[in-house]
Amino acid sequence: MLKQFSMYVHSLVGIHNMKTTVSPTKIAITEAANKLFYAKGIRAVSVDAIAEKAGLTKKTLYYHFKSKDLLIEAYLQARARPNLDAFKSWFEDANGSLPQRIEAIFSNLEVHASHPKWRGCGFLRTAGELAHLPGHPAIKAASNHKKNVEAWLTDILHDGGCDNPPLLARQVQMLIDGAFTIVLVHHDTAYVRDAGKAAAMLVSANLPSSNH
Amino acid sequence: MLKQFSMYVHSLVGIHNMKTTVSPTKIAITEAANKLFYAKGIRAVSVDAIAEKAGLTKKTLYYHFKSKDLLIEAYLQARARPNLDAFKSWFEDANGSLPQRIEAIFSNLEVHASHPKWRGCGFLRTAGELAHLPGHPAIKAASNHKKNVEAWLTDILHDGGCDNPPLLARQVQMLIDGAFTIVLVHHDTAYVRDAGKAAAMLVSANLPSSNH
DNA sequence: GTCTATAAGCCGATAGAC
DNA sequence: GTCTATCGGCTTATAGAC
Repeated sequence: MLKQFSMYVHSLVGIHNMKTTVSPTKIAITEAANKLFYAKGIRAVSVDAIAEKAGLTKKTLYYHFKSKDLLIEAYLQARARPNLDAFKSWFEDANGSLPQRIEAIFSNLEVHASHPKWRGCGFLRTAGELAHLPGHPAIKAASNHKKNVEAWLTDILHDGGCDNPPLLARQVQMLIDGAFTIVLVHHDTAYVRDAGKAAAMLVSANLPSSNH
Repeated sequence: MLKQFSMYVHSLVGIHNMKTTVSPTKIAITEAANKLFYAKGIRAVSVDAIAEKAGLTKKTLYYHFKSKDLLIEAYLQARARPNLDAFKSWFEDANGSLPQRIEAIFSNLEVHASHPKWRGCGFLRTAGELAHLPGHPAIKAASNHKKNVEAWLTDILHDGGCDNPPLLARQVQMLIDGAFTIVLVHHDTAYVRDAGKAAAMLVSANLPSSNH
């Protein structure tokens, strides 16, 4: 079941050139869960509401997912790859120096955060809501995704010739995550821009051309 | 009722030299709500559970608080001043240069985050869980508190002679908030230390002695 | 694999006695 | 101001028909 699910996730993000097929019903359930969980949070959304949004009954939903907990996990797993791919394309499409390209990630995030349906980072909000359940599969999925982003940041900072890429990657990610959460509190996207300036400054100070 | 509530908050945080008295029942309710909401989140905690923890019935609770929403607001309002006071004392008790004293805030946070009952920032977790209710009184309370922290950071950075204290204050706060949230995901408090290094670096680069 | 129907219990909030 | 008792509705999850 885990293997089947993993294949489903891949198909969702555009890898269609594999022999295995995935139930369209399961895709419909996960897409409905994604929209509702992201919009309203985990406990605010009932399994009934997800089944209704997917256009099927609860019994069918429970045939495909053993519990609500595993549905929450699937929700985050389905978001992981598109999320990371967006970051990658924002960086790759940006021009200029390495600090400027890192800052470009934030300016793209700021555009996203201005959308009326934007509700912050689904991974962080889910981990926060389930903080009292440390071993929850959804928190593991969130941790996995954030580690993947951190590893990618480490790679590009290493390729750009920075000092101590692993540390710098964590610091940039905390600026991203801090910007996400504070915008959710204040509803002022200017914070994302300010975080981007901090990230660019940190990267700049860790380039070999810098005298620090 | 709002005025009465405001007085109650003050009495909770140690201002006892005022003529007004506050119902001990209301204090017991707010303390029970604080423990349960922080430990398990908002929707995971029922009004029944809070009443039971406070040692009284639901009817009595609803006599003192009109709704659960206002109880959530009271939960955050009660946490605001002790939270800010802790930050202030960590900074004031620290020795060394300004960057070192800013970094000391993070090392104190790291100790806090290592406590088994630590569940991140109650303000950010509540704002995240109620993200679909933008005008909720608890989100306003969270915004208010975070602005107070930002204003205090602006003051101490200004007093320390930094360039652009308002911008730097926001960046330091986003590093604090980013560290809070990512530790909740990974359960690795080393991130707080890494965020502290970034904050010290940013402050240092914005001091007049710096050549940037 | 999808349907209707329902179990068994918890939810926020309220009524009326004292 | 605190109590007992309960409302109507919603919760996750399951039973049995087809």
